[in-house]
Amino acid sequence: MSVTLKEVAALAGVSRSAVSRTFTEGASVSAKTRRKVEKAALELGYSPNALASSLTTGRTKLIGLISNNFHNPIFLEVFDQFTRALQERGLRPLIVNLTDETEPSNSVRMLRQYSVDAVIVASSTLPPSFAKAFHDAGVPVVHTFGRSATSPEVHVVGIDNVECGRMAARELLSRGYRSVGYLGGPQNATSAQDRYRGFTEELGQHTDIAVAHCFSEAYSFEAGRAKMLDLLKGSPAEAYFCGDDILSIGALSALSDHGLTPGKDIGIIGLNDMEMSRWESVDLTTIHQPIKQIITSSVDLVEEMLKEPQRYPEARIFPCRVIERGTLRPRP
Amino acid sequence: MSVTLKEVAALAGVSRSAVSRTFTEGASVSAKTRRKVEKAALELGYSPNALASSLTTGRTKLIGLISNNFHNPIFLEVFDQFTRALQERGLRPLIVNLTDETEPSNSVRMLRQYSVDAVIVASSTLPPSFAKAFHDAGVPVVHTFGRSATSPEVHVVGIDNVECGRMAARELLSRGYRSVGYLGGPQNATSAQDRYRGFTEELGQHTDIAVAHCFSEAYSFEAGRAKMLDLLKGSPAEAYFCGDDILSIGALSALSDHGLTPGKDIGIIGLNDMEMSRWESVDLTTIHQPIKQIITSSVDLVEEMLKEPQRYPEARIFPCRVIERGTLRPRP
DNA sequence: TTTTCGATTGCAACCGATTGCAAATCTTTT
DNA sequence: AAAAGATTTGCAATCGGTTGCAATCGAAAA
Repeated sequence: MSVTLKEVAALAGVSRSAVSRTFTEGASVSAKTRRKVEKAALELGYSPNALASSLTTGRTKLIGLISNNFHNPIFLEVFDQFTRALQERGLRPLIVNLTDETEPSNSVRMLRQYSVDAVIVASSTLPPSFAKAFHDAGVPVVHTFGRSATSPEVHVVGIDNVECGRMAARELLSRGYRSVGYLGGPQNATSAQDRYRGFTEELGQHTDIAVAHCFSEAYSFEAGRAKMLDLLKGSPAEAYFCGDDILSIGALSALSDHGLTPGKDIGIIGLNDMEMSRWESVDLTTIHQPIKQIITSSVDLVEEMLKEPQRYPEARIFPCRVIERGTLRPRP
Repeated sequence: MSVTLKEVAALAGVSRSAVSRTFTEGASVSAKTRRKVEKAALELGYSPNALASSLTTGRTKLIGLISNNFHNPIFLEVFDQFTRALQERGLRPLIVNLTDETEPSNSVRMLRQYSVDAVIVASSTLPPSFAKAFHDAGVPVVHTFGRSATSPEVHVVGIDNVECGRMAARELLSRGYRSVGYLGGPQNATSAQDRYRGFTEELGQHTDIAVAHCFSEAYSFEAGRAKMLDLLKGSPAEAYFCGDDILSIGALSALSDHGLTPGKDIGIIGLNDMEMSRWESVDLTTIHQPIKQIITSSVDLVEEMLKEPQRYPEARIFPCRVIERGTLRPRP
């Protein structure tokens, strides 16, 4: 079907090595043979078989990109960034959509079968042990949006979720709210746990403030909406820190059902600052997570691990900041 | 680094062929040797190198999944479905994010270098010639969301966009609107063109109805919002058919800026029926596009092409239907 | 017990590349 | 013009598997 090295060599009247060398950076070929080879290659429409060469070089440039987060719109941005960043560096993303049905260990095996050079785990709702499984299998791995404290063996890129919880708490305090709540993501997500911890730790110093909390089923609109509808059945707090913008937007929808105006009747602060939060109709006050920097850095790290596989693991943590919009009441 | 066939053979005390055969479906191996091999493989943690075997078998199970649509939230649903459907069949998605900077021909070359078994082009904003480039290069290709009329050589799966335009027109007529408009996607998208054609053809029979149209810059919230803000500067129509839900949602945001209530002051009907359209705060009347069926069918088709590469091209068209929600006024 | 025949097995070539090494070629230097 | 040194080149082995073919095995048939 496709043209091979051998045919090009035959047409150009040189050895197969010569052809191989003209297509590998920095190999020793004279200008003359290179010209001959390039002419023949062009004529036949040859381009080297990346997989065949991976056999001898041991490099496929394939990077496993694993996530289980296909219901939070922020992840469209995440995939956009990841695929671009990888492509720009000549790496190819091999996607794994980890659903509840798929056995995680299968994906480890599968990615090894395809000899991926490295793996990026993009999720905070997967257990640290998952990323570690790749490390144990000898595959370089970066856990983006992971938690460093419980994954000392693995490279982690993300934010300080505890600090974000604190930041949200301080922001609510500065607005003079007297009773506040945390509406978090799924309880097994490290991000949800850490944000909770920071939030309550910060508020622990203020004994006059009432603090409530709950965890939703997932990082999704529906889950956020359902949880807020629940809360509205009882006596809700004056303001909520939602553990993700999509939860916030679900919560906002619930508020609107009850005829409540966010920022006036009930305060909401989210986390992520996704595109949708900027929409005029949403106008969500939120904590900006620097997605782009996180992803660029993750891919940088992947590249560096390719050069130096035994690299000592590190955590790259990016600071977040509050973006003020319309869903919290003004400072007193 | 990783365990090879040879080592397993050595440990099991059999030939390399025997090992290979125990791992290939339907090969001739006795129960006894199979047992020995499996024991040795387990002990060493062996799993076959998919890429090495692809060299001789000519099959990689890699499927190129190409899109340029990373800003329309519906595509998160699309990627979710595609990746799952492919995984379920043991196929691996190799993603290509086609941005404006990337030369399309590069992606053709790249996917050939990785010997993908087939390619799925998932976009209506790419020219038919793009999908054809793969066909010409001898790579089986399915154009999902493509247009069959101008791509007779290529398999197409999608909807009848002209008919959708008609459907939207009929729906608006049935609500008694006397002046209507089409707010379409980018003019170079075949979907935008076809929807426009159906819409105006249907309305051509009603000379008493005023018809306007425009095309937006992209299938995105911002583009829809910007276009509707423009329209509101002049004298807008009574109702609009927006060529995609995300355009509709952008348009709704513009209406709300002007204090206009959708369904009351101005009617909006979208197309896609994405998750967000069901949100109570959006409540968009729209034409449902059966994404799940389209994608399942696309992947089915891919599988069939793997068996029969020279398969005669076909177009698989799925019917759409109007989903009534709150952004059109009631029938008179 | 020998013959026959189908099932199993191993040999060796091959898939499409890369690469160490020694031979061949081209430049310089003397 | 010959020797020394620097480049290029091709041979052949290798990467991790698959597979056609001939040899071997085992069990049923004679």
